[in-house]
Amino acid sequence: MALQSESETLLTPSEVASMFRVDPKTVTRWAKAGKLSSIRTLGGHRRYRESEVRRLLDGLPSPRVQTS
Amino acid sequence: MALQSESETLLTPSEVASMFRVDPKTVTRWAKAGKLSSIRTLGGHRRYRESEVRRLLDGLPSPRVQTS
DNA sequence: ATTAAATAGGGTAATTCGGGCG
DNA sequence: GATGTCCGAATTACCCTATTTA
Repeated sequence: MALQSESETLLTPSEVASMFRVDPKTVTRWAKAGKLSSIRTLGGHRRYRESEVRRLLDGLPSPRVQTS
Repeated sequence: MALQSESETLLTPSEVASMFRVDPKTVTRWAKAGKLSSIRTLGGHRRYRESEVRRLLDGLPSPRVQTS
């Protein structure tokens, strides 16, 4: 089976930033640090996988308060 | 002589744009800049090779026969 | 042949990149 | 160590109309 890199919905830096309530620059730093995988346009701009972002948003390691 | 027995799937500008999450015009700019090879219809519209687009999407380097 | 959608052009805002600073 | 901001340069997005495609 081939990789289905096409069917994956991609998000722009500003979109991810809005979802996390952070500056787009911060998202860029996460990508640099390898905390978030990114796809590059031919011009060098980053795109992020929606599924990964959503996974991080939903299933984030809770602040050790309650996980249910 | 290499026979093109394998049908090379061609993609429209909007299809490529969707894959990269960019505007179709941006794909056109990539073609103009030589970052992406394009095939022209008789009316002047551009078509792109799926194999090349996939290669670029996966972040693989230039079309190299040998990947050291 | 006619309609509707997509693309090619060109021009101008808006994002993003990268580095460095606080 | 992590985030936000300022800067300049580069890339991308949106506006229009005419032509091509389906």
